Amino acid sequence: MAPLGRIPEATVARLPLYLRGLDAFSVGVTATVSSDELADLAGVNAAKVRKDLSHLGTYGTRGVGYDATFLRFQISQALGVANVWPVVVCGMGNLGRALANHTGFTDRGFPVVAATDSDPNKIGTIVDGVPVHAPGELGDIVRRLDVAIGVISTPAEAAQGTADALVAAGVTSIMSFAPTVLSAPNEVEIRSGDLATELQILGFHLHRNRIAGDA
Amino acid sequence: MAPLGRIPEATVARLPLYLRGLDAFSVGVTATVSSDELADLAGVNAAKVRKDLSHLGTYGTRGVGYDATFLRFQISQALGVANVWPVVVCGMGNLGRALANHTGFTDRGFPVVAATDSDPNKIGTIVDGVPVHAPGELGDIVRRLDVAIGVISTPAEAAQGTADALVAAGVTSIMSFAPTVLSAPNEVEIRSGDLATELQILGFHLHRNRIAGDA
DNA sequence: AGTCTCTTGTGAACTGATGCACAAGGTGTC
DNA sequence: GACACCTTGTGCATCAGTTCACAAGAGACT
Repeated sequence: MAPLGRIPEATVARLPLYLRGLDAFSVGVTATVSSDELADLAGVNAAKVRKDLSHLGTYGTRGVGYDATFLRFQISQALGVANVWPVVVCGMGNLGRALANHTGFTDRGFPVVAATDSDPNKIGTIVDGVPVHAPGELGDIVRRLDVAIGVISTPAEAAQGTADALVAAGVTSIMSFAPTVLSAPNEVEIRSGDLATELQILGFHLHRNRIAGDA
Repeated sequence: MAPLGRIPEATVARLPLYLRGLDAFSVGVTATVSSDELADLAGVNAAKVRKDLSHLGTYGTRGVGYDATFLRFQISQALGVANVWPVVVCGMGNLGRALANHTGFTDRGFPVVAATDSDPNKIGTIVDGVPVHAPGELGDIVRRLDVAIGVISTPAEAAQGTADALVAAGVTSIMSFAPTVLSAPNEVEIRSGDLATELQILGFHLHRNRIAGDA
């Protein structure tokens, strides 16, 4: 019923999965997709799919399912996929280089337009098509290239300073891989993806199971 | 009160942050840390810190705080940090190479002991100290090197097959960066970290704010 | 000892998310 | 048109997680 009411955060996090599922589905012959099928494709259950989609004001047809093409359009609309959000990668170490060269970003509307690094040997070079600048130029880069998202892949020590520079330049969306907590004004959206932390969570369950198994 | 009761998943996900915070804190002069300080270090609020720690059966001293050293020991204990969990990286593309070479893994008890890739030119080589094998050898590798965690950084098409091979070899913990849903038996713990999905969530908020701003 | 100050540990209210189960509303067939 | 069948949309119960707020306990100072 709600054409564009507030969409719960948990739903937002699943929308990209549905979109991904629909892309994999388009090979199918039928033009409609049921909540059950979509649930399989996204790895969730059907009730959740239906409730999520209801938040978009999306309507399927009872007894039939959802029009796959239209549904994809609706979700794309909600996610703002039509927009292209230029990205700057800060810190061109191992991870930074991989991210700058990650085709998945560009493919989904997040072109990496520039990078920064503090290493003088890297500054001024072009890595995989991405020009590397000095950290001090961050403000200029953001304004000149209309950067919307900053990715932080610096060492932990440099992360907060980098975040500050991004915020000062007007960036309001940051994805950080640095193993540290970043502080920023409330209106800045920060997502943290520290990889070692993820493994530690896996490690917890391994540890627990091992104890249980030995007991 | 619960010395080793069931720890809520949300709490488990924060334990690594507390540990990280304590490491940054050890520079401090005082040997005790209050829930307030720890909250700052981990980027959460103090009430959450106290409730989380209560699940560990950890006790601080009222009026004083927590003994930093002992607290670190307790959290390490709960997370099983003392264990070393060998990791295999499947798919040595840009991302895979970065992961295999990621010092943050080894530093925290997750040494990358082997990798696989389907490219014949890579098989048999050693990249940054990590030997690259054919995907078919995965079972052998896991058994021989006692691998506990599989990291999937293959293209989406190869991800499910890789996951199947890992499961067949006895791996019960998988971290996947492939943009696809993986199916596996219930007892296998899968964490998904598709990077483009993360950016799309940021994109949603950017999109929403832009609409709000224009309105 | 008594009092003051500080910080923990936790009961209880609240918020958000999940999942069930079923009525409502379509399609197709006879 | 009526009936059988299917899948959506959603009210409701449930569950997990968060936050509040405060009593209880520990140290410090006189």
